[in-house]
Amino acid sequence: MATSSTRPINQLLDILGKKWVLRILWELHTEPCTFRELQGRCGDISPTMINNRVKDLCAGNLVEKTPDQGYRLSTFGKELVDVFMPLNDFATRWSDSNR
Amino acid sequence: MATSSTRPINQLLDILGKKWVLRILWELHTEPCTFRELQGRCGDISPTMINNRVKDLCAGNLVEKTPDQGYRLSTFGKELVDVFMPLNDFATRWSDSNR
DNA sequence: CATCATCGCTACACTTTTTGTAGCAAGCAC
DNA sequence: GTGCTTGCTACAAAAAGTGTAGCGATGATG
Repeated sequence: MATSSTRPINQLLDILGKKWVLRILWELHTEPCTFRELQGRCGDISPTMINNRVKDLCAGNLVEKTPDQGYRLSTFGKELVDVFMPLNDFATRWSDSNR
Repeated sequence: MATSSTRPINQLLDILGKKWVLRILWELHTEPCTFRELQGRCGDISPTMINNRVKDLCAGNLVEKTPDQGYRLSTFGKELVDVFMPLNDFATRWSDSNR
């Protein structure tokens, strides 16, 4: 298969390109939450997926477990989502013009 | 299956979350290019994938065909990539701290 | 004109990823 | 104890992605 380059940006894009990763980061940004709550916020995707993605994200130091079994963004995770925040405004404009 | 919300941000995240989409946008940002060149820049992924993703992106008005058969970012596409240009710096810092 | 290379792109069989459901073990409430 | 909810796993089916071969169109070369 096509191996990803070793450029940091591509390693990052590899993680972010997996399904549900962006959504999970986005939902966790609002506030930390439990496993089932996260699942609910993502539109009831399967627990398998939540669990896999959350593992990926923890491995990448973007998300971490809270002492009480929930999940929250790590410092890196927060920083990352901050970079993405302007995406919200963009999405609205983009969506408006696409009808 | 879990249906995506109708929030614009989620529609956008749906597209961006598909494999290779972020990478393709990123590679096209450098400069417009032909089909095969794009394929090469993405690490020789399959033509099937390039073609599907490029179709998705064109449908979403983020990429467009040039008169001479190549591809380039649309106005929206450029704007979108600009939003996450800072990702590059972030990726470097993040990658450095992950060793 | 014939040949050859290259292009965008498709067909298709194969592998990997994602999905959805069922449910287990652990914790708390009563 | 019984009953609830929690984080999370198992697993089979479905969907998405991969890799290779190659087609028709185009342009260059002889």
